[in-house]
Amino acid sequence: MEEGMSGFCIKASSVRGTGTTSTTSGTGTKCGRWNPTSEQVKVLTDLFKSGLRTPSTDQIQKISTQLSFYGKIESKNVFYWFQNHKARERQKRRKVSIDDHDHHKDFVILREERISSPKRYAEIYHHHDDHNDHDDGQVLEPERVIETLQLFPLNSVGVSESEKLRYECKDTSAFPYTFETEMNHPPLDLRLSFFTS
Amino acid sequence: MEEGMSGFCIKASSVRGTGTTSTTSGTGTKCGRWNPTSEQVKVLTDLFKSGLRTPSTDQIQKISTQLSFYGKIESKNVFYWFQNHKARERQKRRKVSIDDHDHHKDFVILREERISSPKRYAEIYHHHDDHNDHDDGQVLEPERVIETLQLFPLNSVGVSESEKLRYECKDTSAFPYTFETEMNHPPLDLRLSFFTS
DNA sequence: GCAAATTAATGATTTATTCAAG
DNA sequence: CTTGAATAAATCATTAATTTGC
Repeated sequence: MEEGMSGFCIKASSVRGTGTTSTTSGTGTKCGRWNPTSEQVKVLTDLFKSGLRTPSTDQIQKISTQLSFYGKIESKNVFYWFQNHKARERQKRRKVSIDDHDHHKDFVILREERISSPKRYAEIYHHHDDHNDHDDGQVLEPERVIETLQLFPLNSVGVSESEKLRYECKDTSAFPYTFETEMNHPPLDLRLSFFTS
Repeated sequence: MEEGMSGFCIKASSVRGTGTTSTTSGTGTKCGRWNPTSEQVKVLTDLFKSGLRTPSTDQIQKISTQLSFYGKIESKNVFYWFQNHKARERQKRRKVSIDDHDHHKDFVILREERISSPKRYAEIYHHHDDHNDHDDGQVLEPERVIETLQLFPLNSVGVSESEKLRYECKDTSAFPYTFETEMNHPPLDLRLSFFTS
């Protein structure tokens, strides 16, 4: 599978070039990957800052054409650049906002009383209300295993073998809050956690 | 953030009485809205990924019961979570398309082994025949120049012709990085350089 | 100063989702 | 329920920075 790049470097736009290409190394037009000039990066960044995130074909074409003025470039490079930049910006943002860890605890106070359901919810589900306010852990009425399976059909448990092992461990302990550093994987195997029977 | 959140916390306040001040701001954060733990979100997300969209009453009941193991939760929270998540996923998709001025994607990435050409993307021009059957008058872009403006809305256009001359010089010299300590403004005026047609 | 070795950035691919037609 | 379009996430791979020893 991991075949090494069939030589598509051949296509390497020899058109532009004259060994100009990029950057210091002097290694001229390597068939390798695009190496943007600072002007190109500047323009792309400006466009991104202006709100452009996933340019259309036409836009890519135009951008590419314009940027070719500053050096070798292909439209796919523009395409990829926006993909990567968008993804990595988001990623960066995500990392920053990972500190929000103090949920719960505060509001765990005394709001156990049943709140009259909002209209819509009540309309649809007036038949039953929440009775799961008991936080004493095991409270599950044995019902029908089958439904549980329906409910968590596939990998919803997102647990690999290792997780299952962890589940075994957690089995006895009352509270598995021993979760790892982050949100590694909640120790929860819903497939059979219901019915102790 | 905005989070419309009908203020059903008010109803709850009738019982709680702990300074139900309901947090002036209207955000109602303090009034005790559900604040899911990462484990809860994980499970819900997994369920969603597994294909669950609108859980039935029973399912909600069970999910809620399970998730109460990780923290405070009510069945209505589960109900709303699914509703919101579904809606926002859809919304997100829509928004991305529109927000990016992303009218029509003729841009596809040919992947896999199918294509003889190297594994990269290829452009496909749908060549949509302009049905100008805009029933509501303003369908979309009047193409042409306007699109260019859309494309470079802000300051990315702040350039003069002189810069272009500079490019000429660069042609021979390895790199014109010399100018402008950093990259003050890339010599580029995209506004009208495009459409020769 | 300079290169080999190592690390950090980032370009390019692959994989897994999502919604929506059919 | 299946499939197509279009990502976004995750991953791979290569180039640039940098460190290090000489």
